[in-house]
Amino acid sequence: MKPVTIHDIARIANVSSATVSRVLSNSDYPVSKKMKEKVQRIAKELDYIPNLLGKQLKENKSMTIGVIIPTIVNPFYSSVIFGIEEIARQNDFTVIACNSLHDPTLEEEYIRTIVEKQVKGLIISSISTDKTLLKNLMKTGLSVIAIDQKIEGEGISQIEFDYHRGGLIATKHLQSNGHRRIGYVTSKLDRPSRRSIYQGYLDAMKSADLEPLVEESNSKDVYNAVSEFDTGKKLTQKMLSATNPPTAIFACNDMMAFGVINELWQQGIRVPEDVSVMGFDGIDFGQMINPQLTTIKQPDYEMGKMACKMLLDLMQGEDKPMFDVMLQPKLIERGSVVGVPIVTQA
Amino acid sequence: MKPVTIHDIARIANVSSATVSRVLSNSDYPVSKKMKEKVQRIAKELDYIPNLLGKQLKENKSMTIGVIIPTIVNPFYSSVIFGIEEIARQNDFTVIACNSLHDPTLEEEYIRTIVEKQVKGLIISSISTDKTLLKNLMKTGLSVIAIDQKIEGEGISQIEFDYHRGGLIATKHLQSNGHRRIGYVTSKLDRPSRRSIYQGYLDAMKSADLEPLVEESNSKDVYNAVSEFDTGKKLTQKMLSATNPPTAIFACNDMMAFGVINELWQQGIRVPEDVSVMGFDGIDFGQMINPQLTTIKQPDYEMGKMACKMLLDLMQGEDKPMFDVMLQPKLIERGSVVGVPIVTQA
DNA sequence: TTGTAGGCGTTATCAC
DNA sequence: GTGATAACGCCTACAA
Repeated sequence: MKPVTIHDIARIANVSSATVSRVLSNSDYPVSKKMKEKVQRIAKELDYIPNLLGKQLKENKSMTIGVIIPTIVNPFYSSVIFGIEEIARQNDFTVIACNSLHDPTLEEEYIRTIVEKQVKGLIISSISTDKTLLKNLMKTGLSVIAIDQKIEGEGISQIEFDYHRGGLIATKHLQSNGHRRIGYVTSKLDRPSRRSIYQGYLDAMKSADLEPLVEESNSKDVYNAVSEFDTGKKLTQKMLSATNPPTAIFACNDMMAFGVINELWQQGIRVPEDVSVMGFDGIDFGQMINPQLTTIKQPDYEMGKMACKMLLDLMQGEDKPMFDVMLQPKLIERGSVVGVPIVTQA
Repeated sequence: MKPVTIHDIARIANVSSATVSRVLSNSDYPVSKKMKEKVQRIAKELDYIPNLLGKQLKENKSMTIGVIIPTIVNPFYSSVIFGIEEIARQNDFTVIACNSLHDPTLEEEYIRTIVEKQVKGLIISSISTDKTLLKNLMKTGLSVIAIDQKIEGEGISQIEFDYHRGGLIATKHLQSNGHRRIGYVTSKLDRPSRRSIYQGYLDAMKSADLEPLVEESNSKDVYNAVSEFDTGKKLTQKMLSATNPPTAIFACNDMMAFGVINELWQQGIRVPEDVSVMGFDGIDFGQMINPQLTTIKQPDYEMGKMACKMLLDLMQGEDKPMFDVMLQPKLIERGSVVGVPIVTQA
């Protein structure tokens, strides 16, 4: 059964398809009242469903935005998407969500596909180091907002997060609780954001005249929560075998911090009584574990909303002004960090 | 700058647009080798990007599937989507993800939108009780797979999960550990799936001649992890104030179970030594808390993959056979359930 | 092997 | 106020 078109309606109503179009698209073009009612009635009777493809082809826009993130399974990114979708919906846009799985090839494939589908706006947490494709597409009219991953020295509007400052704040918080042997566990330092947190840690340690103690995972990027957790456990084991183990451990993300806590408990080391633990991200689950995780909040949901707002602005504006936003970290104090235990204190 | 079309290429190559189309769409229509190479070369030089809208309008298909779920922020659903997207990608489909936020109006709005965008396949965890819209659309060629929420007595292919059996298995597991006073905490019983788990619990208790002990939240449906957690805490408080509090608590989902555990700890009641806790869902975070959560695994990722496979089959097949799948629950034994403590036994 | 021409469903320009 | 008609970019009979 072929779908009903405006021509079908026109035939039945004995009017031209032009009139039908004017009525059904709520054009401000003048149409007599009775004609309008007639068309609307018939459209309803026939269960008319407009074919947006025709409209979009004509108008060269798709009311769709694309979002490319490493993986939706990471609760940080699902919150981001959630925020994006909320703003998109309010503006009658739908969103195509793509998981790049940390794979540059896949990322590029997705970019191509959505551009072919005439998507004119893209929010991306890019994993690829080669931005030439993106920049070329931008020349042809694609609007892009980069989130979460800083794209260095390019003409792309971005929402950054002050990772360096986050690392700094976290470390200083530990220090202000009297900790001097503070370990840092991190996934592979292959992304600018991770390097920034790390640098923040390093700078805080240096300015307090403390010796850094770092464990870095060398496994390639992964894309599920459990492996982050496992990495946290593994790195903690390594760290504990040091000659002078830390009284506080700072993890590069919350999931890894969960692993740290779990490993400590398993070894009979109490958190936070014996060792304090600090996370990074501020995902909701941090308040569901015991002890609740002290962490640095990265505003995921808000970041999504803001990214989408910026993108829609960008797509509308003729002049397309370039602007960046730097979101600030916020310390969330909960139960996993306390003062350094007396017995081990210097 | 107008985008490059096949006509532009045709003009420059001194061939017809038909030939260009045949080359660039990898048609098996015969084209001479040198013509082919020429066209490909020019297409490349001009950075030609096909406009899928034209093709789709012509062929009346969009290579897109829609997914409607309550909220992507729930890790169960993000895993489902993750599975869906994986299969979709392998088949060159992209997915439009929509959060219905437990709002039937929004759900309907999304259904309309994607159908207008000529999406021919939909995977939905429907919240609406009125399925007439869906059924009407199916008559016009929309393929639908219902997941997670049983749609009673309708002609829609679905992937069900045996919630009743899950509730049964969970309760029996508690019983086989010697527990006789087993409490059940649940969100509002306004969805078939929840009622099924509840019924499983009830049946297991009855067949063991035990008295049910139930706390139901009366708050309306919510859509974030933290409120489930809070509900778990609140209901636990209520349950503990009973004259004869339980030695085991079974929660209708993992997030709520986290709340149960948290509240117990906060009241100085040890888990699992004093009270055992059983969850339901099997999200990854269950293994990251302390003690690790014993739970019923609902295969989220696999459900997504299967749903997408079924959908693609359905969309291809001319005859569109109807078939349902019933996924089976699986007990995951971890640390939050142990035998009933001696002192409170009998 | 290549070209011509019509149509997919819509909107917009121009006549009437 | 209404109706032809020509686009939008692509594919595909059919003709050459």
